[in-house]
Amino acid sequence: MQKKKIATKSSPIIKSSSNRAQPLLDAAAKLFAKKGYNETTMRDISSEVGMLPGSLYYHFKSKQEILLAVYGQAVNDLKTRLESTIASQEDPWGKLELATMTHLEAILDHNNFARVMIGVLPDKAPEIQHELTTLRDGYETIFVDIINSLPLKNDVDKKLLRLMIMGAINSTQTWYHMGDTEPKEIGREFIRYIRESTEG
Amino acid sequence: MQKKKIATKSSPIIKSSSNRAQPLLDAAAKLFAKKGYNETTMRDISSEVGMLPGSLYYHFKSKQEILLAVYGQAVNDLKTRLESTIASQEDPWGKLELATMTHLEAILDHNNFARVMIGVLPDKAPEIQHELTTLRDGYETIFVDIINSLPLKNDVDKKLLRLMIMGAINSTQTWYHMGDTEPKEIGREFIRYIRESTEG
DNA sequence: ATCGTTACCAAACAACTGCTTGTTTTTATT
DNA sequence: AATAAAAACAAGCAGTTGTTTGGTAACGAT
Repeated sequence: MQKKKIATKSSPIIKSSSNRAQPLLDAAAKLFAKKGYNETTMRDISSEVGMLPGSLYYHFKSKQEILLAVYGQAVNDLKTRLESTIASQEDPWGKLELATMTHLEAILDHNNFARVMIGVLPDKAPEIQHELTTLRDGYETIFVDIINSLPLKNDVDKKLLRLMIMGAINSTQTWYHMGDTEPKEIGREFIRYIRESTEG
Repeated sequence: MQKKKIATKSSPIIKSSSNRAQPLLDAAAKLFAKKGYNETTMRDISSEVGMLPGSLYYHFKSKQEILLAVYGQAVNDLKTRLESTIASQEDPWGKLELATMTHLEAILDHNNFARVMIGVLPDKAPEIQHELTTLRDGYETIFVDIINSLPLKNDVDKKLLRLMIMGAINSTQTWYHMGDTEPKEIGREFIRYIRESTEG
């Protein structure tokens, strides 16, 4: 017989996770986004949340699991926000523009989780590379779908076009500084520089 | 064939450097390109060239200096090759296409030095960040000049267009696998996806 | 009151990092 | 053959890394 659990109070559906697990992830995301994954130490993270290094291991069983959690949360948040944003648009090009602008706002305006998902490449944590890539792909699906629905000249390679756009978008993180052109504006321009050449 | 040996031990232009300094840089470039700068240890490099770790310090006084040397060599090689390639072209758009194709060939076909200059961002070595950025900028000048000479619609932001193109180009390193579309072809397409929209 | 779980601290560990030091071998020039 | 410089070795140092272990205070439920 299995032990029957009478749920009195807590809901153990998701692990344990106290109220301090989230601040911990926030701190990790902030540091990963600023310095990179390998350049951030467990001591960095612990001191950011006001804990001792060893205490982190009560909440997560390894540094890799922290990165995985950050990635997961980034995908969830961004995907949801993006889908609800483009839902209002009918026109595929409009959708692409909206998606690009929203994505750029996320990675350029202090959304540390999004910045980590985009900026920390899966191969920086080889042992969980596959999981990270899967999460990333789950997000990129949005752009795949949008671009596949685009009316294009038939000599335009949709996959190559998508990789070009994503590459341009994601590399903004390396040069953008607060005070530059607004993220929204950058997104609008990027799409404009491509549309007339490829639309069919 | 015959080795040209001049009695006078000349070549004080660059430091000392024996014949093993270059293989050492080759090994470093290979490892930096494959695993990243911080993820590559002095022991990795030394074992790749068949030396003991300490012996590296006869040729370079620090790990950072190795990275600096790789960067420098990458800029020299690539800039020279690129300039002589585009010299034959008169048309600015033709120049841009040629430059893009040549650049892509370099970073996608085993040119480890080019891959390091593009893939290892200056902030990964904070203490020499400024020197690395300067070297990078010296290379990007080529693209700045080409794009400035492009006949564009007057509502096209040249700087933004350049950053878009460079971003798209340089991020190919994260998804390209040997056996995909030829680097040249990728470059040709990228420019094609932009030209009609921006040309004026 | 007792118990078990939660959430942390305190201290350390083994492995790894870039780098230094003193010594030996190799090479080239006389 | 002698000599000095160039090039590499052998060993280790001090600091950092992710992680482990054992303990303990707090607190709600029994």
